Amino acid sequence: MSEVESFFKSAFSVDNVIFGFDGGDLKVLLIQRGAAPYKGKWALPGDLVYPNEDLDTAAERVLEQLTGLRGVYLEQVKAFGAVDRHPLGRVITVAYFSLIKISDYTVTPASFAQSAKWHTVTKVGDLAFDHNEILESCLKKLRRKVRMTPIGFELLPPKFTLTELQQLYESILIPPKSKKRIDKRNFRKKILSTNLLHDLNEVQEGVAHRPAKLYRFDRNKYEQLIAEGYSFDI
Amino acid sequence: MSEVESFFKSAFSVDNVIFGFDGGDLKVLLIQRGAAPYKGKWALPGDLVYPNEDLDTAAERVLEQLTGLRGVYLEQVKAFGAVDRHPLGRVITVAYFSLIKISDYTVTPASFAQSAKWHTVTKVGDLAFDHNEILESCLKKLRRKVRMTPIGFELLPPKFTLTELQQLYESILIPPKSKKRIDKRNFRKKILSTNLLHDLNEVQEGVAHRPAKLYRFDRNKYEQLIAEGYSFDI
DNA sequence: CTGCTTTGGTGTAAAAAAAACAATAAGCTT
DNA sequence: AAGCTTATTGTTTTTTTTACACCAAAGCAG
Repeated sequence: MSEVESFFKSAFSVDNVIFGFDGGDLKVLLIQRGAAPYKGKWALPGDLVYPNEDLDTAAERVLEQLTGLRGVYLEQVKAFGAVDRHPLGRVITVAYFSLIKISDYTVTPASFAQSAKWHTVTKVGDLAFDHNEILESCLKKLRRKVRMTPIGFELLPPKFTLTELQQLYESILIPPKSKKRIDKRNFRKKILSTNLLHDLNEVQEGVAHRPAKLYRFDRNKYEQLIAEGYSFDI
Repeated sequence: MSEVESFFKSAFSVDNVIFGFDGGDLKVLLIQRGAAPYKGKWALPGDLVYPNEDLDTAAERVLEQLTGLRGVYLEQVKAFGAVDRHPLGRVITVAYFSLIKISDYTVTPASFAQSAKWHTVTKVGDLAFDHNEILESCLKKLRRKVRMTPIGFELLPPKFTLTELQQLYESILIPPKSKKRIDKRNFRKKILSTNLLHDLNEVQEGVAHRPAKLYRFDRNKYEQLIAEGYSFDI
């Protein structure tokens, strides 16, 4: 094999860290590998990139094949390219994370034979390949990004309460061991002062306590503010 | 050609955005392409990744071949993988940026035939491939990172004045058209309050005005503070 | 229907951080 | 010695962040 040929004995893949939020913890959707290498281990959903496929498109495809969802929030994080990261050959992978509303996910569509399951991010065990490292990178990027742009709402249903929103931020931002929480009054003051939440004049139903008001994220307002030089910060 | 084979008719490269600072503007080191495609155009230095080479190692190698420098600040930004980004085939590239002290760079070592030249980042013209997009991404990451970690010092000589440091921050952070500058007193107050600058008790020599005091970045102090939970922010 | 339990909702004061702002100092040049 | 250029230094005002506690509204148990 010539040296030039050997440059092409390699492949690239994408791996997708799919985040969800169940009201309590931040979750990540993992699949259990059905074949070697790492058979039986939990892993990030991913696939080789087709020859005529953009990286972003490949990541969207992986997401859609697993969840049936399209048009969700998806962002590249970085490439992982250690020589020995894949036992069967040289495979560079590009990591993405996506944010979905966990209720939109209907368990295990036929297209994927592997069993997929939500795992609490703080409790995923030992994953296949370098997927623990990839997950860690994606989490770090999510933590940074969720404070600088209003992407947290991608994880919530269209109508939500301020308490749900706060729990979402806490599940992402508060280190597992820390027992500190975000101050309720300060959080509400800050988030409402952005004027990005639309009060729906509705309340929760069927809860065994005072029902909370429901809000909606006002995307149009956000686009408009952005155009005026606004920058989200929470 | 089987479908499996076609997955391997592809290659990966690294491209390196090498930043420097000359006391006035933020600069980027570009090479003029000597061969097709884009012959004669300015481009980011880069190369295919060797089969047994980690991505990071490839980026270090590109940097060293061009500048002779090792052990400088280097950071991956992201992968660029549009199908048509390379006219000769499917090449995914991983972008890095590095920060070097411009005075350490001795022009065009023999190893690189191409002519290399520093360009003011705000005045690079139309680059080869998708290199304008890559440069833009790296700049964005540099702008974010330079405020969160003390990497600016990588661009300065070991001894520097506070005015030089301020000009560095301005060259990176102030948008080209904006005429606002950073407030001198506030900048000095803030940077000195970190206690990361060591006053060398020396002053500039041979300047036709009041000489400024020289400082050194105290890396040990920084490591120590980091261990205590400190986080840089300017 | 009464009271208990649970979570929702609200304002103010103190502290800290950021922003605005101008006069004197020190070296060199002429 | 006067003039030019850049260096150095503090205070006040404004804004942002933090800390903190009580009443409200619903379902539930008795």
